[in-house]
Amino acid sequence: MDVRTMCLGLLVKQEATGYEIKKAITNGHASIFYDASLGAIYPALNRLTEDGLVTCEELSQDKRPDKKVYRITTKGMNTFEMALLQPPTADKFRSDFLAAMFFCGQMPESRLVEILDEREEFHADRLAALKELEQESQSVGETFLTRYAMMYHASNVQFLKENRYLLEADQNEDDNAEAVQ
Amino acid sequence: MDVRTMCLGLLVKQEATGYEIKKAITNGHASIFYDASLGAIYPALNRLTEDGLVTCEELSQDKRPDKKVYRITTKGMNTFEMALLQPPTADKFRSDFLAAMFFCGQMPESRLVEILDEREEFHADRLAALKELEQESQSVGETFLTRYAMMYHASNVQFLKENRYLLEADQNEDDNAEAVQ
DNA sequence: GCTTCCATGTAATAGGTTACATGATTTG
DNA sequence: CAAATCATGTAACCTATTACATGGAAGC
Repeated sequence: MDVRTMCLGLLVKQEATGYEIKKAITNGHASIFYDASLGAIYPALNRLTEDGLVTCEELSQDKRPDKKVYRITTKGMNTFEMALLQPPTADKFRSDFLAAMFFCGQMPESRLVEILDEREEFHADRLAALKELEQESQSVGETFLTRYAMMYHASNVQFLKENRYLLEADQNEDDNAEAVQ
Repeated sequence: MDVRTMCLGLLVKQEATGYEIKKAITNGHASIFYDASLGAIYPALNRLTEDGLVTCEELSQDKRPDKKVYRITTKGMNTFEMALLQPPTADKFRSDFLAAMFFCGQMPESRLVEILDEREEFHADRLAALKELEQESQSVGETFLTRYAMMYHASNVQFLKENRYLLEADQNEDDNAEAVQ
């Protein structure tokens, strides 16, 4: 899903400015499966306006910069619904942490322990934050996403507690001859 | 982690051709947290050769196209170890599936059920495939990654079984007024 | 007084994918 | 006989990030 489609989806729920869309993506429930910068969002909204999928109203405010409120059009609604009917593409997941664990033989054990500690703490912190926000969900989609995120962080914490010994224990044991092919 | 660093890391373990590196990434344990196309790998290897981080030996084969075997240099080893000492960047996760669940209000229920069924099947299939490959791991890193992947798919299957009712049940109940901000 | 929030936009850059180009050999 | 495997490489394209550009107001 590209930025344009994401913006369209959020505008189905409520009109918003580019700045608000950025906040909704980064701080909201969508942050689990998506992120985008303002440098991507603003051009996307201009493009959507050109294509007639959204309308744009410029508003002057006092003591605040001018802003542009975007609203989805009927054409935009149809386009978004069409997009949702397409088969979802495969997830894309990139993790430097898992890469580091994969290549742990090339890392000093002290560094390894440090990374594992930080990772455990990271997931635990996220889980705690989500528990407080759990009640705030206002749609089934949001509830589902919040629970998914909680499950994700919880299972990561548990996995690390149960399996980090694998990497920490016999670190310098053996590195020879893993087949690349 | 970019393609160059990934290639370097795999070459630490064993010499390989570009084609073999592609297979190692796509079919191997790294596929969980990384992917790259040949169109990215070949230029990356040329660049690594230019920079003296790997050496390249051209070999003619009969009944097979010529190939280039890459081996990591001391400079390459050092560079890779330096890279691993950098703090790992945050994971990047993109999921059209989760996006579709987030926007489930804009989808017909029949389509929703279809997507959920496919997703459950996908994770179950992956889990089954991993169980067969579990014994093949030849390093602690590979074992850790295999177990991580199994945990990931297993917890997804369980989550879907336990929580899909949220989306399927009161689908048309209420869509109003979720705050974007 | 410094940082963050509000608010938009452009340009340079990075980092990739997909398609094109080529072609023998093996497997189903 | 068609498809997949082996094997490399380039060019066009896409999509997004980061940095730059601007500037007042509110919070700490």
